[in-house]
Amino acid sequence: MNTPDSPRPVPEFDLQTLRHSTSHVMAAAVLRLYPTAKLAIGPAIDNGFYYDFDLDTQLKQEDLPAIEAEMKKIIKERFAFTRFTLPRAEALAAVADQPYKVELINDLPADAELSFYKMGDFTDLCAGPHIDHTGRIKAYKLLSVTGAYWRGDSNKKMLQRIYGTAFVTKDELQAHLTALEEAKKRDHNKIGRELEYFTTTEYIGQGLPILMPKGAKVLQLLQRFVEDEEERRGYLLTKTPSLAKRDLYKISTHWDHYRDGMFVIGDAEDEESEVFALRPMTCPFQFQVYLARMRSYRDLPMRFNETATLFRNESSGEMHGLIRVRQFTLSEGHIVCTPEQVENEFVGCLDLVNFMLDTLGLREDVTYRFSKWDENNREKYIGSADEWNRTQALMKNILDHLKLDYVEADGEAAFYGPKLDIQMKNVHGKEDTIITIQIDFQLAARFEMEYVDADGQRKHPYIIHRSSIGCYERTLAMLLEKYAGALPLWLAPTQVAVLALTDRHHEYCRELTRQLQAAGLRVELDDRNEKIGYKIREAQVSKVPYMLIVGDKEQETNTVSVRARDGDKGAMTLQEFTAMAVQQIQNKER
RNA sequence: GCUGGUGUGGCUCAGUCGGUAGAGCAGCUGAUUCGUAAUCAGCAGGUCAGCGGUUCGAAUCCGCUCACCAGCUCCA
Repeated sequence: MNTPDSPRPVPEFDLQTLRHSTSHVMAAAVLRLYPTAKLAIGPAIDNGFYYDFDLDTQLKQEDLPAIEAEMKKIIKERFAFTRFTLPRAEALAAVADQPYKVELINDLPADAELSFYKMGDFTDLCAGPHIDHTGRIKAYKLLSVTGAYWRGDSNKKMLQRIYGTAFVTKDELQAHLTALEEAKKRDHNKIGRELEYFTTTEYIGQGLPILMPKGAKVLQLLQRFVEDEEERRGYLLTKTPSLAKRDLYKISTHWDHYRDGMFVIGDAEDEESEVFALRPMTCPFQFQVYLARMRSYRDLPMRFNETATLFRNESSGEMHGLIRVRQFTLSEGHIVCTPEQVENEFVGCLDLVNFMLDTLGLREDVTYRFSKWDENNREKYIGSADEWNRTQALMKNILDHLKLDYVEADGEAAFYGPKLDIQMKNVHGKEDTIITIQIDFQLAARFEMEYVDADGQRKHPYIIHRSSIGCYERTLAMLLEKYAGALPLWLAPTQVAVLALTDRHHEYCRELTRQLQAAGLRVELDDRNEKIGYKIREAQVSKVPYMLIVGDKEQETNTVSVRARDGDKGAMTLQEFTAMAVQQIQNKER
């Protein structure tokens, strides 16, 4: 604790530097305890740091306290961090017994400065910067040990990664650890199951969640909302099959790019027989609608939308709650337009997305990512460098016109074009794409989609692949985490819980419930065996927007006592309550 | 797919050295009718994820499979 006599020193380093230095201290401690350890890399990251090791023994969570204790000794020594550089030959000699460091040096450009940091008897190849001495480290904690591939390449060796975090003060550290615990309580995978939004069974299989009545209700509400809004914005609803012959996927090249990720029906190796595959995306199905007859430039833009169930055979370790699953429902759509219309249509897509995010209350939680191709990894993409550069410039231009705050990411594009990805983090801090808008300059030609332009020439249109609210299951997961299960009134599976204080009030409550339902509200009255609503558990009640309490007082005065999630609203008539609730639902209040 | 962890009634968990399963909550029955979750009494509920092996004997030991969790890789 800080006292007036020992004011908290203003550190001349930032948190990232402190954490990076702490990772060095951890590496030194590991090396003391496991002298044969080979070191990989140990950067600071959001909220902490990690270091990757190649060890003979498998570390366990139980081994972390010993490492922390060893770190404490190093910190007590107040070792200085001193920087020095070496010529390449000497640098290589210095790390001769550290193969991963040798590889790192060999991959650095010939003219790169090779800097090292020495701290006690521990020296590490490192660009820095660092704190002045280990005594600065006051508050740290090792969190977990997991596997991680060397250089993030699944073909390379899996190393052992220790995650940790560090803060300037112990209070800040404790606050962070508490926040991590709190975040876990919002985990959709926990509360979604507890509150019975979804479940899984081993007999149905991995990545195949079962949406229970509450989950199914929310998805239905979202779907109606999306389809209605899209209709207002000029979209044409389609409903296309859930599977197709592989020939379709061969044209789109999905068969080449993602065959392992598709559920194939039939012998995929047999080129003679008829083979089907469940659809992993909607594009070529919806394209068939466009292709049904000759199109004119006067028809464009054509905006197609569909609530599409998709199937992807994700690898076993990749499934996660409702966020990553093998069957999911996407608010999918494709806009076919002329080159001149691309910008307007793209802006319209983003406006729709932002409208959705605003309505759901997620706008402040997302970031925008401009996902580009990787020109060094061309086999992942179709089309020429020229076409890629042109289309990416087109999208960047649109984004800059919009003054959108975005980050650029290489190698994150779809194989047919660049994307604007709307990213959101889950409670574990892991980021996922929840919504995407993509510009495709390739598939129209592959599917021979054309329009007759004003000059009488047949031309290939641009196609915008877009979602408006994303994958319904994933969006539900994010909503559950955002609201800790207490969804906004308009989305709540149960909007009103009616609580009869005694059996005397029970009949009256049934009548109230009937009236509320007639007004379109979703009501729950716990009336099993004529028992009183008292039994509605607090754990559930706290998630329900409104609870109506009815006892003698209310029945005599023809009122209900209204308790909202944020406090008591007092007594009012049922009509007053209903009018208020219906208004709030119409406004989609949060 | 890879690394590690987990898997006991609907839920949360206990089960010592292998001797053949226990609690609370939920459920059901009855009593209670109580102003904002856990009133009282009783009842019922488990092939200890599944399969195979070791053993006289396995929830406990070994192997395989399945599912769940965290991380890595992947994500049209």
